[in-house]
Amino acid sequence: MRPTINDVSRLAGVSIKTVSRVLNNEPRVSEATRARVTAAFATLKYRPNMAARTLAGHRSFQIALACDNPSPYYVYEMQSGIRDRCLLDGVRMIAQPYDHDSDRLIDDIESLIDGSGVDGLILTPPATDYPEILALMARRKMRFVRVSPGTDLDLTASVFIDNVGAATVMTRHLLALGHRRIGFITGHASYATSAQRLAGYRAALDEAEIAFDPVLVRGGDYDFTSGADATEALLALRLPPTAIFASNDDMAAGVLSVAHRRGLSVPTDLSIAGFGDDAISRFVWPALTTIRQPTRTLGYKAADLLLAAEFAVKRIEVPFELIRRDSTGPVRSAG
Amino acid sequence: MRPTINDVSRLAGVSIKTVSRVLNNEPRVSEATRARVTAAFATLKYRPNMAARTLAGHRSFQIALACDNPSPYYVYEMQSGIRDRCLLDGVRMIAQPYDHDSDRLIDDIESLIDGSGVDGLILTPPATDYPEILALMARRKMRFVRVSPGTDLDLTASVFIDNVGAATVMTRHLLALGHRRIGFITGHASYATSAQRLAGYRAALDEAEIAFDPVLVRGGDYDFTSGADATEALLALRLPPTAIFASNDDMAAGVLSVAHRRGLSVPTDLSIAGFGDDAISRFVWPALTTIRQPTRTLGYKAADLLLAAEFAVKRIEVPFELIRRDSTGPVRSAG
DNA sequence: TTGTACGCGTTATCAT
DNA sequence: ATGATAACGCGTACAA
Repeated sequence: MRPTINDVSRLAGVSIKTVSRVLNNEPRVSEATRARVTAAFATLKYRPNMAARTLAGHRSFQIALACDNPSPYYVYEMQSGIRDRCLLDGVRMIAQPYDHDSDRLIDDIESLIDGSGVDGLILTPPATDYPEILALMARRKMRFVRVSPGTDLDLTASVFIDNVGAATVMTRHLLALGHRRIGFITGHASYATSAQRLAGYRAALDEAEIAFDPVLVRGGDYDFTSGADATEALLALRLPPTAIFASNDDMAAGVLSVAHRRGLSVPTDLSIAGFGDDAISRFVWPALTTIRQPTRTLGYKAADLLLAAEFAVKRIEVPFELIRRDSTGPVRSAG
Repeated sequence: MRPTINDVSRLAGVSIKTVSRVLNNEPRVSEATRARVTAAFATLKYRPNMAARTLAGHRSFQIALACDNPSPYYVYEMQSGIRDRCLLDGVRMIAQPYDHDSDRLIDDIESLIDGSGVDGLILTPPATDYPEILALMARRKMRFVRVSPGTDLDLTASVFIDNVGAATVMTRHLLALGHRRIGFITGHASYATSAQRLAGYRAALDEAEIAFDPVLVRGGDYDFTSGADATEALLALRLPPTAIFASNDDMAAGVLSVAHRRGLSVPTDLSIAGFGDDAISRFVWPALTTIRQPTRTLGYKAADLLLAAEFAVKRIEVPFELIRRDSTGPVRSAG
């Protein structure tokens, strides 16, 4: 059988309460007894029973990531970052994928809270901005951190990058290369980041005093196919853009795919800019210029906030990076 | 406070044991009382306390996926498949990434078993073939299912595709297109699938009575970079191949990247064949011919085996699919 | 078919 | 600084 606290206490010659104190790093234990107990832990290869700890202590040593699936890379990197931080505290991460337009979303999250009694929750868009979710968290007095939230920024702990600023920087970069007609593919409407990135695009145009042309903006929904479709439409214009800025890398890959299909060379015929974790663009096409959002870091910092001893409502901004892989501007116009 | 079994029993006018019977779908309960208890569940919005169930009942309603990370797509699809099946039984999946060359691997897995007391484990390569892991499972009498194992095939429950057959089919396909010099990029040496796929390649060559040329085989390790490196080497040959078959899609993407960099058009100058979940190749380049391994299905079936009432040592083979996206053979030789 | 009483391994309360 | 004892919520003998 697995050793219990009882076995440890007998071996160390102390009461079970003292063993529990050592286990939980409580202060009032003499160094001598602490050492004896620690030794007993080791010789017995003692591992605490999580179910018992949870039942008695009202904490589960588990946190959950409630995550929709924009792209496998995003999910993977986010999970990795959170796990890295959890490891430091011996906490377990449980991944709870959700479907953002499921009518059972609230129920699913509530059953997650009750079911595994997680100590905290990390939310990613778009659930970060659903009032019902925020209400649920408040009602259940649940610790949670939001990643890239779009609303009520100061109400809860959150971790994010400056999406507006990043899109501005990218657009400025394209303008500096000489592009004047820059196509823009937006993200899914229910994600706050979509509007933020579009705002950044417009800000850079305004700065440069270039008129905003609505025909150059196409609605996408953060997946490969919508990026490809939007590109077809943009390239079919009488005056097609010389550069296309997609709101995420999945869509940028769609742009690239269409460019290849049409025999356009990149970036000579068409510049393509993406936005995301860089993993995809590096993977797909090393010449794709992109805004690198350090997703793994976002996850790590989110878990860090959640696991901090004194949980505070803090906002943590993580820096982005412009990864330039094109040096030429428009050579000839595409189409 | 959250309702307990006690509250339910009081409302339904029965004992807690009867409530427990209903909760666990035990047979000897009259339909009338079962209905009353079920109604009480609903009105109280009762949700069982998992910690208490685990402590008393010695089962956790959780299974774990111990998974190394060859590619984010693989991990994502595997998780999705398992989760889909878990949902049916109200079981929770916990994802445990591991590092296949960590010396703490055994400890990590053992602490997973003790720590969250999972009811079962799903293993992916290469941990599937580590004798120490198999010994650990036996010692702890742990239910587990292996995905794509390479050794001791009949000893444990497992789920897999016919890797040899799939590689044979792909190679036959390339031969039928007219290719005679087909480069092959192997997977990481510690994965059993690597050897299996190479065997399939050789089998098809033998069939066609084409001499096996060792110079056309390059060692990769299932990631993008190694695929690109191997391709550089292959294309630098005095007689370069007209087609390259990479043992997985991540490496095939590397091949593609080099082809683009060199201005080769695909598949006219170079045919590229991949092997994997098709998600990557569809994503990267719609013209990439690939063997589709239904990773999601593998995960689903693995969980299915694990959660079955009577756990049996079964082997389940899942069909693969050849997805052709090239119709032309070698037009001119690359290089 | 239903109920009683005890135990699971840990934390919390209140002593000393 | 340490210890005795009562919870925590549910499953399981065993009894009825």
